[in-house]
This record gives sequence, structure tokens and C-alpha cells, in this order.
Amino acid sequence: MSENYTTQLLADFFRKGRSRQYNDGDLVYESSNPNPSVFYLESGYAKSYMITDEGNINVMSLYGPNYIFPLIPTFRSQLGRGSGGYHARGTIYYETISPSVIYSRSAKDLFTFSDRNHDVYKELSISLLNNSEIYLSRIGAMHYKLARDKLIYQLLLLANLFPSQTAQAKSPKVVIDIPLTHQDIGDILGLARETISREMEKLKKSGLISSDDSHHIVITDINELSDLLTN
Amino acid sequence: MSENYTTQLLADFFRKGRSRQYNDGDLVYESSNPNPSVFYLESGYAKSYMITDEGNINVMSLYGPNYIFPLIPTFRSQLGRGSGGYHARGTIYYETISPSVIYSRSAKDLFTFSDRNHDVYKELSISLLNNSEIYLSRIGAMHYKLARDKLIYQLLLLANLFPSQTAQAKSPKVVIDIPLTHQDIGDILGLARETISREMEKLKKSGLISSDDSHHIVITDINELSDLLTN
DNA sequence: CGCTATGTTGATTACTCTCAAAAGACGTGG
DNA sequence: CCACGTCTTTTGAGAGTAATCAACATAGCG
Repeated sequence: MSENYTTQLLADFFRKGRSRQYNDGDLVYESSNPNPSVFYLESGYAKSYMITDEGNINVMSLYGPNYIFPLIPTFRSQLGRGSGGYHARGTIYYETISPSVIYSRSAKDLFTFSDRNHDVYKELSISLLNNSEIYLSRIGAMHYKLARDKLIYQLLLLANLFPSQTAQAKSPKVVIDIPLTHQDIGDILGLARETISREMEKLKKSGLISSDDSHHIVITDINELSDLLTN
Repeated sequence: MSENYTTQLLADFFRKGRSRQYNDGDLVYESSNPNPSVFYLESGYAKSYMITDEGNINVMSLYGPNYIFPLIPTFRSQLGRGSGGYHARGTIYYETISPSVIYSRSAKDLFTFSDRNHDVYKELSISLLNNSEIYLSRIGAMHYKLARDKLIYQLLLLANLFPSQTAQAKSPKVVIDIPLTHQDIGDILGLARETISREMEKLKKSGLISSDDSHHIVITDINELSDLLTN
């Protein structure tokens, strides 16, 4: 875990583009924008979400340092029409959830760049592959019946994707670096905010998780937490 | 919808490989196999699934004609280590759900082939992209609270992905070609078999769906069904 | 120093799961 | 052609869990 994407060419490409500093909660992009752009998250965290017809928020993906977004619409516009699997209605919003530095380029520039260098294409595929794996992971949460298990599964996933850099290797203690509210976690798992609050409280009382001074979720022993799922 | 993947080179590559006829319910491959292979579904339908620690079945993906599987492990082995997002424990099984004709090649042959021809690489990316969109679609089901809405959402997805070829264009009536049992649908959505049975019965009584003579789900009016979700 | 976002807690409601039993569909072999 | 076993679907009743509604506490921010 915490391996970097091997996407150096892409990073260099984006760093030649426009950079902007964002605050927590800023809107970076929305899919209804007529000028398709691509973004590179230099530092910080972001989320993408849709608003459902009932007014609920459906968090689709999370992004951390070195992530590129949006990937699927960008690929789709370059590679042509697809299988029709993507049943999206409405706008997708991309929003920071911490102070962030983000580079942006036009989608067109990215295509021109990757046409000139096939290795860029490979790096884009790696990003897409990572994206796919994250989606597939999230589907796993669906198959747990109890809110408790869905939450534990999600915490393990977050510990895998966004561990704090300060953690020592092989330590069973993991600090989750991405700052998520109970509302966010509920919007990821399709559970109510109050349910997240209650289940987190139970996990805290069991000593499985805690909070550090800056509101990060701390997993006391990742193996112990993982064992809860397998039993 | 029902557009073909633009993956002609891959189709030709696989058709030079070994072909086999499978019956309904045959195991095609399992991820614990030490000789990584790749499969091309010439005709028929298949599913991939894991068995959870509680003994539940977690259906991960569905495959129809012209689909290639497994994609993520294949890409991963070619592109290198990833982001750690894929939280898979245990074996993934690939199993037919109808009589099928499937071509197979070794993963190694596929890599050699795609190294010689960069357009193959592009076709693989298209397949991976389609895969991603299907996963993303499935995450959408998670955010509906009621079993009824999850089921309707899934039916709309299936109608989009696997419509019967005999349907006329622009007709609101859609026949879902992939043969799924109530158990399968439950395993996709994380719902109990009995729940699927009950909710399907209600939809039938409302006249929204029916069955044809060969056990295919028939959506009477796809717009009407879709409207049920948006209200 | 208020305002808004976030987190906590309790009571009630409503839904799905589970368990159970049985009927229907289908293919196989006698 | 019928008997049989297996798989699938149907239906009912009871138990348990999460959603909702509501009220309040707390924190962060301008």
C-alpha cells in the first residue's frame, strides 16, 4: 500500500498546466461543463458525487494525491461509445474535502499529448485500472447485511487507499488520512448519518478505532478489525 | 445500446485460440489457477462471483457475447502493482449461466500479441472502460433504500446491457436476454432470494414486467419503469 | 459571537431477513 | 412415459435492524 502510481509522464504533463489552490468544500468541476477538462490532484483530497432524485447524495469516488479525474468520461470521449452500462442521470460534481492543490488541463490537450507518446496511454490505463479496482471494492460493501460490517469494510478500504504517511510499515495501527464526515461515509455506503455515528461509537467503545487530535480515524489494529469481518 | 465493442482485433486473436462448448452452470476458470488465462465469450452468458466468509455468494460481474474476462487481474499482471484498492480475499469463480462457446488463450500470448500491435492495447482499454462503467453503475444500486428500487434499477441496467436482439428499436418493450435466477439477482444486489421473488411478483401484478415463454424477464415499458425510480 | 455543519442520542416505524414448508419446472434414468 | 431428484419459485409468520423524526450538543468559521 501507499505505492505511488507509476504515472510520472502524466504528472509532468499536468504540472505544465494551470494550478489552483482550493479550500475544503470547493467545487472543482461538474460534468455538465461544456469544456471538458481533466484534473490532477497534487495534494489534498476530493470526492465525486451525484444528487439522486430523492435529494440524497450518492458519493461515487474518492480522490487523493496523484489521482486524476474525471477518468471515465475522459476515456469515453477518446475511445468512443460504450456498452451502455453507465446508467448515470444528472450531473456529477467534483468537490474538495480538504485544502488542495489541483492542476487542470483541457481534455483535448491530454489527447494530443497521449497521441504523441504511447507510454502516456499506458499510464492512463493504469489510472483507469486503479479506478476499476476501487469501484469493484466498493461493490463488496453491498453484500454485507449489517451496517456494522459495511462500515468496517469501508474503513479497511480507506486504510488501504489513504493511509497516513507517518505510519510505520508493518504496524497494525493505521491512521486514515482522508478527512471524511459521518455524512460522507453514509453517502458512500448508502446508510444514514446517524447509523454511522452509532456504529462508530460502538467500534470506539470496543477499542477498535479512535480519533487523533486532528479528527483522523485511527484503526488500533487493522488485523483485529479485519478479523471481525471474517468471523 | 446493443452496440458492439469495437474490439475486432481481440476477437480475431481469440478465435485463433482454443474453443470450447460449455453447458449452463459450468466452471470456466477460477482465479487461484496458476496458469493465468484469458477468455472470450463468443456466445452465451457467464458470471463471476466470490464466496464470502459467511458462505454468501457475491456476484461481481456479468458477461455476455463479445466480453473478455478476467480483465482486472490480466491488466494488473501486465501493468504492475496497483493502488491497493482491490480488497479481494479468496477465489473468484467464473461460471457460465447458459450454454456458451468460449475461446481461451494464455495471458502470456495476449501480452505478446498486444506488444506487437498497439491498437490491441487500445481495444483492451475499451474493454476495461466498459467494465468500469458497469461497476460504477452497480454502485448506484447501493444508494436506493428499498429493495423494490434496487431491483428496478438493476432491471433497467440489465435491459441496457443485455437486451434481446429481437427487440425493435425505440420500442418501450425490452426483453432481457441474460438468464438470471432470483438467487442470482439477489446475489448481485445483496438481497435475499425471497425478497427478489416478492418484489418481482409485485412488479408483475402492476403490469410493469412479465415473463416470456423461455423465462426471460420482459419489461413492458422501460420508460414507465424508469419513471418509478425518479419519483 | 452567532451561524452553519457535524455529531449524539432516544423513540417509533417500517422494512428485509430468516426460517419453514410446499409447489412448480426441468432433466435424467428406469 | 412416468418416477424421481434437483433446482427454482412462491408464500407465510416472526424477529431484528436501520431509517426516520426529533431534540440537543459541539465544533468550526467568518
